[in-house]
Amino acid sequence: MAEKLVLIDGHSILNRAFFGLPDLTNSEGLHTNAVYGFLNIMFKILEEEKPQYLTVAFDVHEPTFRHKMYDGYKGTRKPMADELRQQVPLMKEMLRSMGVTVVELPGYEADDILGTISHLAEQRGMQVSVISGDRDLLQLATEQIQIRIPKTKKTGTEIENYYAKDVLARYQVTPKEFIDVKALQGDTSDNIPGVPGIGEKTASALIAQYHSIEAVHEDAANVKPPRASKNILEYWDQAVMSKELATIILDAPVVYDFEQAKLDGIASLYTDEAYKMCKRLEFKNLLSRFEHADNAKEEALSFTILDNEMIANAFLLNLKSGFAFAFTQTETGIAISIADGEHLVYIPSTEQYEEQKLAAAFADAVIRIAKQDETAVFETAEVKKTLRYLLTHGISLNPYRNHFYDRTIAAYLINPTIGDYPYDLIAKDYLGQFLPSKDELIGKKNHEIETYLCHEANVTYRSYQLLLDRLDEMGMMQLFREIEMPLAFVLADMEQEGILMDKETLQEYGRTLQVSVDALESRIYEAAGEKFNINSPKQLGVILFEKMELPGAKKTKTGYSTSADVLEGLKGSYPIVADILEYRQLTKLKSTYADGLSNFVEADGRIRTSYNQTITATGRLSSTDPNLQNIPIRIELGKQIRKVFYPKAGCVFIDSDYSQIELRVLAHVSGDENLIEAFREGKDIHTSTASKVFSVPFDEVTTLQRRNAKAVNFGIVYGISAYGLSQDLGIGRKEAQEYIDQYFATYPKIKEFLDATVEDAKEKGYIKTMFGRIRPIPELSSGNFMTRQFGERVAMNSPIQGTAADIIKVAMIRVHDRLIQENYQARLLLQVHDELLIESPENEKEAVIALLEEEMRGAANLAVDLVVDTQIGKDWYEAH
DNA sequence: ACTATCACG
DNA sequence: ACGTACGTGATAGTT
Repeated sequence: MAEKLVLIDGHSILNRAFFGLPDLTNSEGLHTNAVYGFLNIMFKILEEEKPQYLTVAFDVHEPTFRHKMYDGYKGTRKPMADELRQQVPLMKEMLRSMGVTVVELPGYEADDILGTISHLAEQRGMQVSVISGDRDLLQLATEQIQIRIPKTKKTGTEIENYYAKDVLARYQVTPKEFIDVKALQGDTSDNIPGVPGIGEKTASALIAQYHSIEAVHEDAANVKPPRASKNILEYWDQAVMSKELATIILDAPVVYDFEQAKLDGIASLYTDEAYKMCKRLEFKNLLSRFEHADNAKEEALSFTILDNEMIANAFLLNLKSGFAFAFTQTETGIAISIADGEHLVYIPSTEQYEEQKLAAAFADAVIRIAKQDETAVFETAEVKKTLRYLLTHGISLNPYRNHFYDRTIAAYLINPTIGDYPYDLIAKDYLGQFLPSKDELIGKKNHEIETYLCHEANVTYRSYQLLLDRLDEMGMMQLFREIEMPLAFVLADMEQEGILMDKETLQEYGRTLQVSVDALESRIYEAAGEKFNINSPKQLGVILFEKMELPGAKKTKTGYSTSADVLEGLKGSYPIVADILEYRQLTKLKSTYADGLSNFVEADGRIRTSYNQTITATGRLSSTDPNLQNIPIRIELGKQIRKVFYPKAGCVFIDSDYSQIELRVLAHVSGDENLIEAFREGKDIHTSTASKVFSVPFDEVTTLQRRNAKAVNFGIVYGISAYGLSQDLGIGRKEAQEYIDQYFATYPKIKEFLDATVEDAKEKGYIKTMFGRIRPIPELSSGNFMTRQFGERVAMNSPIQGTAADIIKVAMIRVHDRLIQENYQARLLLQVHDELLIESPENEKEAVIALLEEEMRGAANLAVDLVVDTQIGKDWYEAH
């Protein structure tokens, strides 16, 4: 078999990739789509062809010689997009890091380099594949030289292949004749004039007949059509020059060393340097290629596995302060890093050394050190995980919580808008180190759980001071130490506690729903005249707005909108719409709540959510698996679900929620006397607002006026916009603006505050809550109007939502601690943003209510009182 | 993996 | 001319 050379037209393929892929950026903000696409095309080709040689050719941008720019993507030339230009040096760096030969030649185009090298290779008896997006290269095709043109399609990359015979078959001219076609036809993008009046069709036909422009010229008298006949004579000089321009040079003075271009298997491209670069550019898909390569890519992290009970125990007994640890629940084991990774230790639990024993020995070590050294700090990746693990073995570290540090919480406070803080990201951002990610280590092929855990521990240890310094600089030390860290312990206890759920009743409820769903389903099919999937917005949209021709069709980018606010307007006139809305409601209740929650009930009859403390941009918590912060309440049928949440024997539920906490925070931070006064009067705030805004006595406020005032109050908190308010109230934008103006006239300092907040945020790039929590708002400096508007609403909302979140967190810690310190059996179970649910023994309830309300009210000292409403019940339905 | 929808505050 | 109310998570359908 002949040896094979793959030649890539660098700019052309980069250009193809750039336009064929959506804009990708890495977290540094570098545009990466073209580089990514290039590598994908290159790897695909290499895997297919397994060549012995590989070379990429680039144009050198020397304007004096450049009669054309990059390969023909579009007929008209625009300057290269900035986002693409930036990627050219990245691409070259990537190729260099892979050891790929890159050829550039001043004064010549990439085409000429490709032509010359492929010609050389052919003379040596090699097979050549030239990869380009440019059809001009088809003139190079021979029996040995194949031109391959990749096309990015929905289904992936498809490649058109041309040997000389394929060119003839497709274009009815030989590769050499292709030059002559172009000489006649011209190419504006390449500044080739051609012959006026001869276009694509005529040019091809003439060359197919005469085989060269010279032959056409000679027989000009007989050439049809007459316009071509005339012009070939008149513009002959121009035609000759065009032919010259269109001809790719085959003997450019390229210095080319075949030995250097040798490719020692595809795996030889997977170098350490290339791996790091893929990591930096965040090419997650490509990284997997590196793992499958035989040669190891990482300096191995060295650590010791202590799987012997005696040795592990001895180690734990000798442990002194100054370590970081990490662990995971599935493959139970603990990784400990001491003294900057010099002593990385992984202790797995085994059949001999059971989890229970390991957990106890580990906790003993922590407690011993904490008692010996009051400055000792235990650095964890995610402390709540560790705490849950220990709690399942009956161990609580609550008394020692001031000794703990949580890397993920620290990173979250520094930038709460990311949502995910894996160790490899922390290592990159704070240590400038590129580590394999968790997925790479525990992927399909690798099962290096120990390595993963040791990286966790090591990164935690080594980034500790850097993160802490950053928190200090940003003024968030107190927030971190006094709120977020203690809260993690509170949340661990709440999660571990869980909440009892009557699974039988819930399932019965589900069966009842199903009966109604079935009935609705057949009625909908009947009205529609056919069966279809009601759950498919696509199918539903077609049925309603095409087949049944309902009015008011609103389009989304995928089809018709069938959302509730569209259907709501139609349900009066079309019974099928009312049925669909009810069907939606019932199936939602069935799938998400009846079926969904049932699956989470554990053996002890309790259901345990997970609180995520590091996900929201504002500082709120979120709840998952299952989400217990969105249990239905607004509609009675859904609210029934709350009856299956019940307290254990001898206990009741005590449920307290803050009344209008966000508006109270707003009154405080704005200092608006009128709003403060309204709260001090203690009357219904929406009615009071209506009374002031519409200048009517309090007792004469109509329900409509109250409803409007309430909507405006919400709007203010969300970062008011006339459009948003008009949508909510179903009124005109102008009218909505009038409401807003009247509102601001009533509460002038609120407007001042909101304006000042936005202004400040624009200047600083972030907002701050009362407790010092920050949220960056990069949207404010966007060039896009809509994005900027969004940034302004966020700037108005976040300090309010965030401060309210801070306040309830303080309350949670205080309530939790008092319940324990004062020896109550009652326990905090749930938090729902402005609401706390406690399970309390009957005989404690009065005291616990008093305690709960006291701590919730006292969590912050505002210009207005924090008012708390409390209810007691035998289930969550009654208690809220 | 993304989109549409809808549950909560 | 533009076209969204703020913050989440789960499910089903589609790609």
